[in-house]
Amino acid sequence: MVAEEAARGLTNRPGFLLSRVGTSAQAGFKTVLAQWEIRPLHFLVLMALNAATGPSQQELCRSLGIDSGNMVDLLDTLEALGYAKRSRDANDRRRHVITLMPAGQAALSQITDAVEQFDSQFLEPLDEVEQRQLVNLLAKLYAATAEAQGQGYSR
Amino acid sequence: MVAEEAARGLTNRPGFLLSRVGTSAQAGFKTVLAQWEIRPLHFLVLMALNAATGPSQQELCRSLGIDSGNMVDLLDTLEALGYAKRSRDANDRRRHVITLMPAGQAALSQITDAVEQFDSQFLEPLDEVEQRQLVNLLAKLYAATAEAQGQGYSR
DNA sequence: CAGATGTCAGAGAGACTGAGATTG
DNA sequence: CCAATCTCAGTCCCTCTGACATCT
Repeated sequence: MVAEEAARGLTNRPGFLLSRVGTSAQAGFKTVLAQWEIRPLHFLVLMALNAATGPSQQELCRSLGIDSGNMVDLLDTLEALGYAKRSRDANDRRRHVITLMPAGQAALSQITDAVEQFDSQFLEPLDEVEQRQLVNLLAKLYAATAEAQGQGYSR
Repeated sequence: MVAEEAARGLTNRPGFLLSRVGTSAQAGFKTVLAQWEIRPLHFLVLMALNAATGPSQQELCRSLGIDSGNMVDLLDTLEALGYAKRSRDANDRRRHVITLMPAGQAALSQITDAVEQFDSQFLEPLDEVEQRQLVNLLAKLYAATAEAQGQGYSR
């Protein structure tokens, strides 16, 4: 293979690598979370609920980049599991304030451990310095894309 | 936010970043490719056809990590566009040998330019050194996962 | 016959769109 | 009336599973 072609090869293509490695990570992620009957996005929402205090659905959608139509179903599941609760905002009755329930808190801590274990296993091919580099680089890209979606993100 | 919590924050989570940035890249990708009436996976197949000579469907599936059921549809599209052609392998009549047609060759070169432009725009938040780092790190992870899926990948 | 290859139907997840109801 | 929030129905892409016909 000529040098010029090698430079254009699949495994040197950031877009290709990003989407492939990303979906691969997500697949493993999914397997880990199946144990708690939730999917990757549910975990994301639980994390966000743990970090923020009483966000509305819109706020959750925006901060996580999740579509609002999708969010309805996610919260339905989390409520059914007793992990979260919707309640009307008294000051603005259009909004639903979402709170993390004790059961959700407890589950989250277990799940986080399992996810961390998976993460470190997935990143095992990289040494510690490389792992930090990767997180750092991805965080930059993530920040940029989140910003590019504008303050008025998903709908 | 306490330091311990910050370390567990969403934007420090490799799995989260990988899947989010990955899907974000794929979305932009998709928009670029829509111009040629193809989707990300079609482009991937075209790239592979350009690199290898006369692969079978199975070989394409394995090297790209695409499900064989999916591949049927992808090749149907590429044939309909006149970009690729299936023909029976005379030596083993179970196999379809896939060849890149001149029209596919021509389209691919245009598309590659557009994709490269998109890639560099997507990676714009990173400087050149960081971009090379990222590609290098992702390539390592990709190689590892491809290997983990074993030589007998998708089915 | 067993095994490989390709085709087909359908499930599931996630991103998205468009139409609504309710509230401010 | 207009805008924001949430809900609901349905589409699209990608992944995967299982069944099947064909060929070695």
